[in-house]
Amino acid sequence: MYATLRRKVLTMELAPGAPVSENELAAALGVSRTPVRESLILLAEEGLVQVFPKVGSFVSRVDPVRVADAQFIREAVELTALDDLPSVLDADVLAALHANLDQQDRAGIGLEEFFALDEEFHHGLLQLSGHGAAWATVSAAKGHLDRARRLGLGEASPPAVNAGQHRAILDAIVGGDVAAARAAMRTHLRAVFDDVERIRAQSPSLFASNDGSTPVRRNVVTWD
Amino acid sequence: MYATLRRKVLTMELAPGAPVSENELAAALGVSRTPVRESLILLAEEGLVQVFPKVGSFVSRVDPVRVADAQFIREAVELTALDDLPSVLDADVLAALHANLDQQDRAGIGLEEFFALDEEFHHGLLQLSGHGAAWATVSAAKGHLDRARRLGLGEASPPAVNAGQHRAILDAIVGGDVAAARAAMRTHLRAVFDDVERIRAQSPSLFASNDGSTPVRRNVVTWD
DNA sequence: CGACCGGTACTTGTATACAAGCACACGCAC
DNA sequence: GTGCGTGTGCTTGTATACAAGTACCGGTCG
Repeated sequence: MYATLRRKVLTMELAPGAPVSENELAAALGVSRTPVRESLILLAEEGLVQVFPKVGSFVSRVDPVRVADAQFIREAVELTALDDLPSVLDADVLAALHANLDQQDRAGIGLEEFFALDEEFHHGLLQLSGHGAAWATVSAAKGHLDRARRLGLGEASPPAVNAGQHRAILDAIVGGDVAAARAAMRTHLRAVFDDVERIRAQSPSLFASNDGSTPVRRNVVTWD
Repeated sequence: MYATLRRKVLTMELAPGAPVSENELAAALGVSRTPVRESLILLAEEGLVQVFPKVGSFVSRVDPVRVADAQFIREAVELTALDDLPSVLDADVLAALHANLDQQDRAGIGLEEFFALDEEFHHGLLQLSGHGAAWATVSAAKGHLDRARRLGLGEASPPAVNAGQHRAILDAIVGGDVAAARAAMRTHLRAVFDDVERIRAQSPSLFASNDGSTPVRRNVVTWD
């Protein structure tokens, strides 16, 4: 239930700014308001939707501030994790990472498929350092970032480029060069972040306005 | 509602392992099951309670793995933030931090009062680097850590020691010595973490058992 | 005496009904 | 034409009723 809604938001099936009525969703999904409402609460917790009491719930616009925050947290965690790499890497995780990269290199890979592999790859990297459990926190904070990435990917940073950066990171890790791994990771993470402003200029309606004005009902994003 | 329950869990008023029945809480707090249930869902999200469908909800035992994770995330975020300190610090935030430290130094400060000041201090440090919004994520991941701290504080790491470490951090920051600030911060954060194992030996029933056995109803922690 | 089987009392999960409140549209007065 | 007041329809928040399932207790049988 929650996973379904989260996916709809992350894949932009529910556009930023769009109203998400509990009644409407409940009817559409064939369940009661209760589970829908509980899912919405969770989504609100990670900032993907905004709930205005007695007014309505809306899909959050992509907030550059939150994107920057997610970026910072992710960078901090993933870079710091590299410092904790053990001298001998876990063979199973390593094999999974290499298999993952091979799949990323496959021609004609879909966008959503690539995203799933990307998630798995970064999670695996954290596992290599023994901090796999921290991925949950990173993942939760990463919602806004992911939406921005989906807007940017396929244009400035096609999957092939990302796959290449992934391989550079893993190669540096396997080679034992932590400094190189950190540099590659930083380059990779920043590449995503640098696209946000460009996207913002392209589709400003998807982003939060500068002032903190409360959204009104008519203020709906239509996929023009 | 959620804040009330969270406080009860963090202050150990609701002991780890204790059952938290929705009906019972609703009756005790004079509200319906619905708001209690929604609060419990949020608490479960941050790992403070565990919900076993059709069985019951229980306050999570302190999980050393999760404590270590929270520690790692916190260390990663707060140390990395120090690298982003601007050349000129925000005067207002700085003043608030100094005022905070003065309050920490007050004699006869209560434990809960100190905790609130500690939260405020670390949040302020993040604001100094322009990453104040990241505190929400750190705070959410920090639940397990906080419970462990409450167990340890007043014994091995009395408030006075922590206050001193806080001052060392801020002094290094004001002095522009990022390396010293990092060192002081690391010392401070590690001091908390190093106590966990000792506490565990002292009150093992408050911690998660090694095996992942599902708790049964009779398995209740009584404050012996 | 020990093992097994069923009833009971509790749990959470879901659906529904009611309460309270805000935004918008319509109509009226100026 | 313009501004204001009121009614209506929607929203979320809360309370309650029902459904489904599990653990425990006690009786019964071997």
